[in-house]
Amino acid sequence: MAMTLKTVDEFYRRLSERDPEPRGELHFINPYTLLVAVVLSAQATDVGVNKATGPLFAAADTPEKMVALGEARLRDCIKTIGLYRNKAKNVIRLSELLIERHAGAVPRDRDALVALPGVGRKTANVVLNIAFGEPTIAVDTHIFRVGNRTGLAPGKTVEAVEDALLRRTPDRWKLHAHHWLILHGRYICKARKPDCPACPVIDLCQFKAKTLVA
DNA sequence: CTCCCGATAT
DNA sequence: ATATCAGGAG
Repeated sequence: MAMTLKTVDEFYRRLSERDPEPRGELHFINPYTLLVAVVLSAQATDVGVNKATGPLFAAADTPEKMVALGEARLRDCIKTIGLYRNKAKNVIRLSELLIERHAGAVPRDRDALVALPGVGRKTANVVLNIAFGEPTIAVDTHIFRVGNRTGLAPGKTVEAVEDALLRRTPDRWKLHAHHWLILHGRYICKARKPDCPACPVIDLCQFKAKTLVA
């Protein structure tokens, strides 16, 4: 059940009031390290990724340096992150391709980004939003849950939720919608134990309505 | 759909 | 013990 568009607007207005300039929590120092950090963050926590990327980016903050570092040493740097074998392989190959195809720069182009190994639509949307200021909404596990649970943007697939979000989010909220939703999902509308008593949009949410009656 | 996978919270 | 974490590829 989708909430009304008027309620959607109020939903964003409340989150924006609490956090006017929301920011992500992955550490990075340029578009390239942002891209790498997001690739590494698949099925892992930001805290865990940051722990590994601190030393890693000190050693390699460009594709050229990453290739020079090599897959074996990269793997050692990210061993504490899940899925580290695939990620190490992808980051090295991705870095080589950035040098070959884009003069070592991160392309401002969704198709070019998605063509890189380890980069899907979600990661491409994050880079386009954060590095280039485009009003994309990257649907990750948190946003998928928040969209469905609250009724803000219901959908059975991440594509459907992204579509619903882009259609239902007023233009004035689009640039920061991604961060408001992910932070809301991470700290309030959590997967296992949602903190409904602390929720600023509880009266707008269909999920709490159900649990109150139940 | 399954596989990749360690750290953390519950 | 197990669900979950800024997913993507085969």
